[in-house]
Amino acid sequence: MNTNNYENTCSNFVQTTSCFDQLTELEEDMVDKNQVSVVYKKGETICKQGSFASHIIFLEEGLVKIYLEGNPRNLILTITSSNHLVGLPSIYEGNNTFLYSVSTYVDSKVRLIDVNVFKQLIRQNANFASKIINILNENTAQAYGRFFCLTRKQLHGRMADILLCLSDRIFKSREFNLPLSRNDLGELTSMSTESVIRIMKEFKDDKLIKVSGKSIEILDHDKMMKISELC
Amino acid sequence: MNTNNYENTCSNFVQTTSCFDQLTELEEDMVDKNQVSVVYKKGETICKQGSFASHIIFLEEGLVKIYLEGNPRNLILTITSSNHLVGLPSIYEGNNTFLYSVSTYVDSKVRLIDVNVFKQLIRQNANFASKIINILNENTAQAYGRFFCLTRKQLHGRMADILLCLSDRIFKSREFNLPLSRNDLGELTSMSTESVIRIMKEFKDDKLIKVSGKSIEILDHDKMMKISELC
DNA sequence: AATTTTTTATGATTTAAATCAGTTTTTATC
DNA sequence: GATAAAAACTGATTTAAATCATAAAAAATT
Repeated sequence: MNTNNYENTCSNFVQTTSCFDQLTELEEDMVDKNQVSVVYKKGETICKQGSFASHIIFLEEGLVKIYLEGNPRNLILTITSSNHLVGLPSIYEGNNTFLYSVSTYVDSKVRLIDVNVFKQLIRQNANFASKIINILNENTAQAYGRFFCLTRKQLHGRMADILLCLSDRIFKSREFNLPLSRNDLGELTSMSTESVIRIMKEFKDDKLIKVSGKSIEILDHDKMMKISELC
Repeated sequence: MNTNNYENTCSNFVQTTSCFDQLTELEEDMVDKNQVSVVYKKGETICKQGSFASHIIFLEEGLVKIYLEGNPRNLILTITSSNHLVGLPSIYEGNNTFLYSVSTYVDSKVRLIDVNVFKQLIRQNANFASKIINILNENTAQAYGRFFCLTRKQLHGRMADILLCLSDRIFKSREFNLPLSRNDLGELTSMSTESVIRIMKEFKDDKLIKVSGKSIEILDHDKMMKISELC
C-alpha cells in the first residue's frame, strides 16, 4: 500500500537559467563584466570543498558530480548537467568557502560569476532573489530525496533509482551512453564496485536493462520504478 | 591524518529571528495580522508531509523533529529548538505542499505565518529575502553534514555525533534532561533501539558519559569528538 | 496497591553487503 | 602489434548491524 515515493533523486530536473531573466540590462551587464568562461577536461576539479568561494559556477555544458569529501569515501550529493547553477550555498554570509567539491565526468564548460556580484544582485533585485530561493528550495528537495534513497533503500533500490535518474533527468532518453565506470556508479549509489557489477548483471538477466559496452537501455521502466520504490 | 570534519549535524546552531529585523513597520504589521499562535502537546504533529503548506512555522518554544515519512522507517532531517523557522522550503513556487512532517518531542508553542505574506515580503524586500537565503543555506549545510553522518559513519560515530549535538546545540550544556526515549534516539541516529542501548552502555562503561534516568552528562567531550570524527 | 503497558536491557541468530582474492576482458601506452 | 594498466567480473569469506527472543525495570493505568 504505502510505498516510499522518493525516486529520481540523483539530480535536479528543472533548468535554472530563468533567474537571469529577472535582471535589468544594467544588471546583466554587471554579470557579463564579472564573469569568465573556463573549460575543464574530464576528471578535473572545478572547485574544492573548504577553499575560498570567490565565484558562483554556471555549468554551460558538461556533466559534473557535486560531493562531500570523506575519508575513506566521498559522498556524492548530486550530479548536474548543462544549464545549472552550482555553488549557490557559497552566497551564505559568514561562510565564504565551498560547502562541497565539484569535478567533471566529461569535458565541461563553465562560466564563473563573481560571488559579490551575485550577493549584490540578490540584495537589490527582489525578483532575482525570489528565483534564487526557488532554485535553492529545489536543490533542497532533491537532496532530501537522495538522502532518503541512500539511507533507507537497499542495494537494488538504490541502483534502480540511479539508473532511472540517469535516463529520465540527465540523458532524457531510454538509451544512453554512460560516461561512468562501475566504480563511479558505486560512488554514486554508495555501494562497492562489486555490488554494482552483481546488481547490474541481475537487472540484465531479468531483462530490466540492456547493457552493451558503455550503452545502457532501460527496458522495463515500470518494474524499475517498483524496485526503486520498495527496496 | 585526514579525519571527517562533520560533527554536530543534528541541528542548526544560529537562531533565525534576525530576518524579521529587516522588515519595515508596515511589513511587521502585515506579518502580525496574518499569523496565529498555536500550542501543541508532546507527540503531536504540527504539519504533515505532502499536505498543503498554507503557512510558515515559527517555533517560539519547544523541541520538534523534522522528518521524511518512510515505510517502514522515517528519516529525521533535523531536530529544532526555540526561535527557528520551519517549513521554508514550502515557499518554493510551483510546489505548495510540505516537503516533510514536523512533530513535537515536548509541549511546544508556534506561530503560523501565512505563506503568501512570506512570499510577498521576499518579493518586495530584498534584505529580507537575503536573510531568508542565509537561513536556507545554513539549513542546507546542516542537512549535508547530517547526510554525511548517517551514510558514512558507523554506529559509535553516529551516536557520539548526536549526543554532542544535543549537548552543544540543543541544550547548550554538558548535562541535560533528554526528553527522548532510546527508540527516539534510534530513529535519530538511524539505528535499532537495541544498538542505541548497547552503545550507550559502552559509552557509560568507558566513562564518556554519565547516565541516570533521563539525565545525560557528557564527561569526555574530546574523546566523544574523536569517536564522532573517526567512526 | 495491584495490574498492565511501556521502556530498557541482554544474549543468540540472521542478514545484507563489504571485503578479499583471484580471473578475464577491455583500454591505453610503448 | 606487444605489453602494461585499468576496468569488469566472479566466488568465498568476513563483518557490522539488524532482528529475534526473552527478561528486568520503570512508568502508567485501573
